[in-house]
Amino acid sequence: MSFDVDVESLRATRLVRGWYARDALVVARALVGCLVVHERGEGGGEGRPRVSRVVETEAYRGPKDLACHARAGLTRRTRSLLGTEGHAYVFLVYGMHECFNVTCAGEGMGHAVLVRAAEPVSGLDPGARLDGPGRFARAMATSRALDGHDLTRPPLYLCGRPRRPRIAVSARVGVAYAGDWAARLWRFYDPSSVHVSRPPKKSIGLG
DNA sequence: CATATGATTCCA
DNA sequence: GGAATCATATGA
Repeated sequence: MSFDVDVESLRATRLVRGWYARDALVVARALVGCLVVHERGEGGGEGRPRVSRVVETEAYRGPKDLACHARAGLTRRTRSLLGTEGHAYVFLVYGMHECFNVTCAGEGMGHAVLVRAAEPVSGLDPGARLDGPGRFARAMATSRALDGHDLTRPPLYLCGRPRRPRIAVSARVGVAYAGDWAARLWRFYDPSSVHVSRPPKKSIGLG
């Protein structure tokens, strides 16, 4: 159904290492509107590339950020999180959902940006839902098998945004345990997109 | 080895 | 509102 994409053109617009070598707050904002390209499916190579446009992100800023997994130091799980910028950090949450993150800042910094939602562009069911970290990772097949993958190389990489989107900010979702850090406005999203995930409602009457 | 707890989603 | 479901971190 969706139009064929020119893989060579996509590859040519890949984001380079230096793009990721910035604070997670900067990368999280810049990532909204960018494309995620996965040239291989779960089968390991069948089908067209899966392409989606990011509409929602969250910044996680290293050991001092109590909502960031880097607070646990270097473990088998946080190995890629604490590695070089521009790599995938994928982990399982709640025993069933995988979360896809992009490492940034620099080696050992523990900065990462969580991709929380995107809209389908190509190679996906036009009606596919990619709102919510679990749905995004499942639809794009960005599983833990890709943890530690270098995002400047195929089969999984990011491309610069075709157009500059509007950006809205809010507190991060699901990190109430992190005390003062939970209140920081480190979630970035395109308010004009219907694909943005909705935070759990803790109160009613918000319209 | 045992156990508490999530960077969530789906159903009632 | 509450269950599903398990890797991870932590402590014994």
